[in-house]
Amino acid sequence: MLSQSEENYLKAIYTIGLHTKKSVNTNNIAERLNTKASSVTDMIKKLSEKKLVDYQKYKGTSLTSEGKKIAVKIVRKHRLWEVFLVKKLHFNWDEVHEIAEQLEHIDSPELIEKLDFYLDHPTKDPHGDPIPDASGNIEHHKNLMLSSVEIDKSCTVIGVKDSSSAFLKFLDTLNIKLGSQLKVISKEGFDNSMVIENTKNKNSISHQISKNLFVKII
Amino acid sequence: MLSQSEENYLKAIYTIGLHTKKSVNTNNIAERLNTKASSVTDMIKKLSEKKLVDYQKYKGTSLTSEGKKIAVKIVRKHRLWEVFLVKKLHFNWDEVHEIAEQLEHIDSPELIEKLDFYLDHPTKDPHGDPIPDASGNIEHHKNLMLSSVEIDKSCTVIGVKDSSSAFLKFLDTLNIKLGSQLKVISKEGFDNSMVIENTKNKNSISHQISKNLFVKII
DNA sequence: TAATATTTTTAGGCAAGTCTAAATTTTTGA
DNA sequence: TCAAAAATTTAGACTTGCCTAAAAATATTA
Repeated sequence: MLSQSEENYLKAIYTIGLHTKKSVNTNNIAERLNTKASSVTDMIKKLSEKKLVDYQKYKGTSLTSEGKKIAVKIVRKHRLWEVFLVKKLHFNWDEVHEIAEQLEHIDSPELIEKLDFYLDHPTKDPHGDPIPDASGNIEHHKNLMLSSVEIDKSCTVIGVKDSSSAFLKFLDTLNIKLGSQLKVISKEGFDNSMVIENTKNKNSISHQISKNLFVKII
Repeated sequence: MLSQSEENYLKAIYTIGLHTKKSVNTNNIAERLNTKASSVTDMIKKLSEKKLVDYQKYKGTSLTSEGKKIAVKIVRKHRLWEVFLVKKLHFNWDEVHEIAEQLEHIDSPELIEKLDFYLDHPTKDPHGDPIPDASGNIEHHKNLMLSSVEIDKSCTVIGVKDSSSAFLKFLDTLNIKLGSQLKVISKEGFDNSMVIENTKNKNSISHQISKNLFVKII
């Protein structure tokens, strides 16, 4: 059994690793976990002894296949719980992350499989992120940002890159949710803002926003 | 915020205290928490400093009203989660205790109130134990044991005293569940076993069993 | 490429929660 | 009542996970 702390490190290494390809830096982990680099070094040594990460001094870290397996399980648990919280308990999508951070450490494989069944085997969490299946397979695909969509093209919102509560709440005020169909009306070269048409409204949205929305061209 | 360990101590003191009236012994707590008396002393001192228990060296412990409030909240969480596991995820009643032991430490008041609503404000957990309401009120009532029921009287099973997996599984094999209507056919003075009539069958059950079943005379 | 800046690791320490062994207090029963 | 037994506490130690400060390695850039 791993401690919550160990699990958090594995998840952090996994998540950072998704975007970087190369091995993961000590400082990046420290920043993500709100801790200090020296603490990270300590923990990495421990995980290395347990054969969950590959580690060479000063050279960064990466997950072993065993470590990755565990990390993916935690991601699966986190996202299934988020679905539960939104779909069944009717939390808003900006309220579930912190609670799922706790729930993801509950240790009971039967619980997770029953939850998965109860939720009808969801494949996406409330922010559009893919949910690994029971074997640990996960689809990574969404990659087109709204900011890259050409003028006059229409698209569907399929995910958010930033899932901070502040960002999600702001999307709520714009009435943008997963599945929203947006048409790009114009783009402003100066600040990269764009005007988009939602159901009925037109809104100007900043680059900050548009580069955090994953879309699929219709 | 209290640690899981602190919460476990409060819950243990609460639970033991329900049956004893007097203050709670160090050894009792140690036994219930599978720890050593010296560890208990350490923790009690800490809880005492936090004004969650009243403590005098060598004289035992009891919860302050603040400590009791917290303990009852944990009990509420534990039992609501058990209802969720049985009613929604279809766990058997002997499988939920350990998982609820983990879930009871999840810290989110909104989560618990939404869960309570989702479950339709249950008042009993799957073992017949009362669930404290949101204000911390809890009904203590069940106290008649099957072993005390007279011959020829009928009763309804309303709770189990021992909710170990082994006991519950054994009840399953006897087809005894909450709500089962039992009639006492005979009693054997020698070993205090009794013959009872369930729906269709008659079974001889030991004193061990009958003194762990809470019933209500019909 | 050599000095500087950045990153990472090491060394030493701290708090929480646990343990064993020994000391102390309370309880029991002859 | 008073000695033995039982319960409880104290003392000292260990592990986990974190920290700060200093040292070491690596990366940057003039």
